[in-house]
Amino acid sequence: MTKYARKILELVEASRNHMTAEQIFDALRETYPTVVLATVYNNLNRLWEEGRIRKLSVQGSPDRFDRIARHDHLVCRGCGRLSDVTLEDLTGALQRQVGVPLLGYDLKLLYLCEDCRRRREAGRETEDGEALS
Amino acid sequence: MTKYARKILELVEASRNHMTAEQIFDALRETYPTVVLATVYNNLNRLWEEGRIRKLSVQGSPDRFDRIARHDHLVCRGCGRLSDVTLEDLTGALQRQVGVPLLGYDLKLLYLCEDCRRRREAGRETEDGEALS
DNA sequence: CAATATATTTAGAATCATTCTAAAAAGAGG
DNA sequence: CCTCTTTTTAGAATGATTCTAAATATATTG
Repeated sequence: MTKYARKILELVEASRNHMTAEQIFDALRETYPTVVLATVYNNLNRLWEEGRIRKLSVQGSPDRFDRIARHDHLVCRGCGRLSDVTLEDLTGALQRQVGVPLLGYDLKLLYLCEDCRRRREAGRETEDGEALS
Repeated sequence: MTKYARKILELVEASRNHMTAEQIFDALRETYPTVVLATVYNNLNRLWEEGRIRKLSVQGSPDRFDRIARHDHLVCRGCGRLSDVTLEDLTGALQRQVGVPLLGYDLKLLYLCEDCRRRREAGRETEDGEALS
């Protein structure tokens, strides 16, 4: 593990913010001001291949990186907002159902956040009482 | 619903292949030879916003589109291969745990496909018996 | 039907996250 | 030190997706 890999892993594990490569780059520069974005990508990819970090694809934003520690995600279908939830571990149950050894799983719960729900309500009232055919 | 939206929805629902926008474009051109890629993206996005299709981010390939009908995915961590599995519906259980109304969820099971497992074994034997520190 | 408003399509340029390339630097092991 | 392997670097290239503005099509309503 190089100093960059180590520090990047630390940053990802410490943050609860699902950072993009760019954000990690900025954070990393506070310690290593001369580092380059490509190095961040290199290391993120390596760490990801080794299964030491997760990569999250969020609609309309660059990939985000997350600690591996078991937790799940709540994703707003309106605005894409992403938050953590920790639900019971399903690995056993899932493994039993599929019958192959699992490395893990990735669970996203889709919902509408407060803001988006309100916005949607507002919309309905203003526009009209459209039948939801 | 325009003719394009309708046909694209049909294609996505009929296919079990997690098609990319490009593949959908090709399929659509058999019926409407003059349609343009941007239209495919427009419609896919619209359908997705309306919750009529799913969008899957697969590592190292463009986004893929999938029917909404409940089923989950098995993703190979080695090569990215994606396949369908249908597991029991977790919506109720998850909803109870998080306490907000869910629109649905997206579950990816991570594993190593046969090919990748074999490849990995082969690698180990050839290279050396590296301790997995 | 005509006339206006709204939504969709089109062509092509633009964006921008990510990967690639080849060369330089750093590290590992003898 | 010397050789071999890995990582970093700078910058160009890629490629999926979005954007823009104009053209069409569809819907609405007087």
